Amino acid sequence: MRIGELAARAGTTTRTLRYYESRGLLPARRDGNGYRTYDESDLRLLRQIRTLQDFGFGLEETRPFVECLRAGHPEGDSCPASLQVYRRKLDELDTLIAELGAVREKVGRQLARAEAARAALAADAAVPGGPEPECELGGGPR
Amino acid sequence: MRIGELAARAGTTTRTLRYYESRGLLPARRDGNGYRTYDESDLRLLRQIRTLQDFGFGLEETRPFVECLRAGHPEGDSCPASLQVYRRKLDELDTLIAELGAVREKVGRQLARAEAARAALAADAAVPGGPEPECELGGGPR
DNA sequence: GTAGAGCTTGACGTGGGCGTCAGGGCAAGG
DNA sequence: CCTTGCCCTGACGCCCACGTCAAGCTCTAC
Repeated sequence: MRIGELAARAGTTTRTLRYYESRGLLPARRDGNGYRTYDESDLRLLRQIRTLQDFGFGLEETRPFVECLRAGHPEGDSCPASLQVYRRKLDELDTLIAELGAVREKVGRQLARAEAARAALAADAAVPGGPEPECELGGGPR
Repeated sequence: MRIGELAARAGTTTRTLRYYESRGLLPARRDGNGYRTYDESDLRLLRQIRTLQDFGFGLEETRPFVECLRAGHPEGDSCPASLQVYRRKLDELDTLIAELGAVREKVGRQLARAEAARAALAADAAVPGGPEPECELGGGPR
């Protein structure tokens, strides 16, 4: 099969396949015209790459899986190097999720605080004069 | 104060300040030499920007906060536009954290499955022949 | 006068994973 | 012959927040 068909069957683009080849990740045979030629095993490799990419793995991180498959193993993660990548990625994810959770809490508290402050201001304003819009970004207290 | 001092006091670089100015986020007055001149209020604006950047806000997302401060409000988040940015960011964070959590689970299950498969293979290998290392990435079952 | 520190603008580099031309070749159908 | 549709390589664009280098000016200290 040629590049367009492989791309379609994997739900990606020809540009992506050429890119992978340029990175040495998915080399292709060539036929007489110079057209790239692929077979079913290439489709497997490609699917492996795409799955990991969807998980947020970097291209280089998919390499052990691809090499593992090419070495004849039943799954891309049948090799120790792949397992190591899994573990590293889990650590990264845990760290990242924890960081994002911390940020989320901080932003949430900021929002709550700011809303409380606005409510207090509105209450203040309701007593002396009357309700008055504020902070219109262009016509403030001037 | 000049650009170097402001950068140092905010823990950033002169390049960053010039970049913010180029984006219209932190304009500077100029003295006779053409040197940029800043005052304490600029430091406040800058700290506001940096804090939000550390939270993962994009530069454009910090703009409402900066304009709010410049409008004379006590805090960068005293204005509705800032609160909207907070809320949007909370949504984004929740979505992202949920996605990462899902990925984390999937990767975790993949790792567990792959480790189990390896253990099963090792047990199989122990019965017929003897323990045998495998998948050395170069000298497989060939 | 001269060295050094700090300032100026302009412009290119970075990283990742491609998208998107530009310019051309090959094969089949009408 | 011409169109259509696929393929090729090469190269620039994108996003974002800057880093880094180049070439030159200003001010201070010695």
